[in-house]
Amino acid sequence: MPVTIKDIANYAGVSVGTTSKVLNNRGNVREDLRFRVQAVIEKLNYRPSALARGMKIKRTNTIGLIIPKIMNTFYVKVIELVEKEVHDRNYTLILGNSDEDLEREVNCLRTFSDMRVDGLILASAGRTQEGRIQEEISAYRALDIPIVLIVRNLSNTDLDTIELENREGAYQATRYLIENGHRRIGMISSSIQTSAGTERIEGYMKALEEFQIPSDRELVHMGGLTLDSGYIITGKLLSLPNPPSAIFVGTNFQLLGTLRSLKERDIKIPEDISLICFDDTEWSSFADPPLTVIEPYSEDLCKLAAELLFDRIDGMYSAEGRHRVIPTRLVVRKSVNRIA
Amino acid sequence: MPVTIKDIANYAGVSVGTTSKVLNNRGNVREDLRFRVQAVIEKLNYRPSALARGMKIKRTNTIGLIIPKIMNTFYVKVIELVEKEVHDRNYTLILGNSDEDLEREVNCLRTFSDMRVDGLILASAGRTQEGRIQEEISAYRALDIPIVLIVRNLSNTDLDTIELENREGAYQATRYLIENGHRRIGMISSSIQTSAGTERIEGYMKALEEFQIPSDRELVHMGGLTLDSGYIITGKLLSLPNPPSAIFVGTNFQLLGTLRSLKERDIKIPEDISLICFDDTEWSSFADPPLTVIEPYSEDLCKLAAELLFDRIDGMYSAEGRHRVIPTRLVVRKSVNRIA
DNA sequence: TCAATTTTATGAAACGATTCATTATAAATT
DNA sequence: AATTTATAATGAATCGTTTCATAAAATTGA
Repeated sequence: MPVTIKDIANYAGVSVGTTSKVLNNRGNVREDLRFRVQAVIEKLNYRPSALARGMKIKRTNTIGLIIPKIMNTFYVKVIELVEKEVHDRNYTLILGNSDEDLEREVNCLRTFSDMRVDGLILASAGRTQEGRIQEEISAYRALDIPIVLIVRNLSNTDLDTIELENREGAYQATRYLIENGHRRIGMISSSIQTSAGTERIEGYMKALEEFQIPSDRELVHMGGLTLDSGYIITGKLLSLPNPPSAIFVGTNFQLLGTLRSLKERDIKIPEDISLICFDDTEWSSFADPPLTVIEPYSEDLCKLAAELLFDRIDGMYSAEGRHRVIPTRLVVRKSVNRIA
Repeated sequence: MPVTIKDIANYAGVSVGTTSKVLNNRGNVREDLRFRVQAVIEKLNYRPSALARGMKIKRTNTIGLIIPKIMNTFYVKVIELVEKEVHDRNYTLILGNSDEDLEREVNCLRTFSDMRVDGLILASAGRTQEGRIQEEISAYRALDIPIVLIVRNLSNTDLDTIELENREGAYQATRYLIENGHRRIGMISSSIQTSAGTERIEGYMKALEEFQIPSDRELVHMGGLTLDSGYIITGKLLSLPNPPSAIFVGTNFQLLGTLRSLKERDIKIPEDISLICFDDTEWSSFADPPLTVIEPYSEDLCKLAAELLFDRIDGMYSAEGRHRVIPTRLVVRKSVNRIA
């Protein structure tokens, strides 16, 4: 029997209407009454129910964020940055982690729509069974809840979408390796990630073509977004009769596997092999050696996501889906060697 | 004008009461009606409002989790593990990140109580101005929302509390160093963290005493939970006339600073200095060399937190606060050298 | 002082679900 | 066939807010 607005009203000897005005700092309430009501609120430790309130005003001041893997440092950064944006606008962030699992993602989507979040930022777990996700997206449309897709796009052209400059980033990485004399460059990419995996391979290919380096299919591999996948693929690359002098790892999760594989074989970076990775992580600068990486501008990503979303929430924009691309930059550290 | 239960009822030609029964799979509704209602639900993409529902049944099936820093890998693990526990019980996790800021923590606490979470797991940002937090905690009591305090206790003996075995863990670490021949051991600890900082120092002292090694105040430092603090303190330790042969770093955030400082001075681990750290992190096994650490059993921590919390939510327990301690274990890798 | 005007306070309706007492229908028993 | 019993469906009350039309009180102007 928690205390309600009625209790406050009774206790302070005013009507609930007046109490509500005090709560919301809406005008037209006598100073002494306002004061009295506020005192009672303090005294009884009253907290207005966001449920009742949200139901009446049809806004909950909450934003949902669904990410595919919380153990991935990239998404941790996304969480932090999005939270900041959301918080600055006086909204509360509700987080969902699908752990790369479609069922769990659908589950999050349902829960969030049930909770009537005012908007959703979604980094989807995949497109394999897009149907399920699309169904949920329809529900959001029916409820008039705007969605911004980030990082992993769903080929929904009607939704606001922000992706990373995967092709260009991979091109930068590969080009940098080539410019440092590398000709045989291993590429480890991902298959789960909606389009990012293939886009990164495309960028890699583009650089090779540009420098007229024949591409060797044995050097290009796709795998799951896991440490193991990185480990296994690296092993394959290293045991090639003519192994690569450099490896471009497409994701930070696979990178861990690559590092493990190299360490086990006592292969030194960059002396024995050069390494470059997509995604910056907190510790890539602490690794030994510090890693040269392609870093996406996560901050811009999150800021933009919030802008697009709140534009819609605030009714500033309601036309067709906007599509934005976030650039990446090459951060040169010490994991790439210049070779003959 | 999203579709409501009334719309479903009208459309299906039944009463809202019946519709509600269908929604909740409660008995006593004819097969054909149930089917008809379900069809309409599908067709109209109906999602029952958790707000209205929660308001009526006084349960929201949500659990709040507040952590002090999401960039800290330890807490990322906590998030993941707690989420799993919560999810398994058919609840939704709502995450708050106080970023070690008391105001933001208070803010999270308010928001969560407003939302009427069914329970709260709190790793508090500090005790400096405990008053503010205590006020909020009173509100939770008034609302009958159970709280479990983890990692950072607030000297609230009436709340369920789970802490890490800080003293014993630090003792293990120090003892291990001593057994490897180290006599001058630097200690970097934290001051912000409620009691953990001093407890870890106590464990360090205990080990020194046990081996009758005189403690040198110059070797023991407390600092903020930041990279910079680790960096600065390490610098101080290294420029001592008689620098330590080993350093015990109390937190993984400070560790990054220590690593940076060592790298800058080209001091090799473990050849030139031995290192051991409290907190395991995903990458400590990938560092060069892999780091010997004191690892808290985070899994047990989170499982237990969920158990204590749901015990109360389910009304299985309602007596005085329970206090549990989670053990730590020494994970030997390669950052400690045996010296003469 | 009184009417006109402005300011402030009130209470009922609404939001969208659940619940429960009641009524309607179907099944079972004699 | 009539009565009892079991099963289904209904609709009004309720949860805790906000809002708004209305009423009461205070203020103003003559």
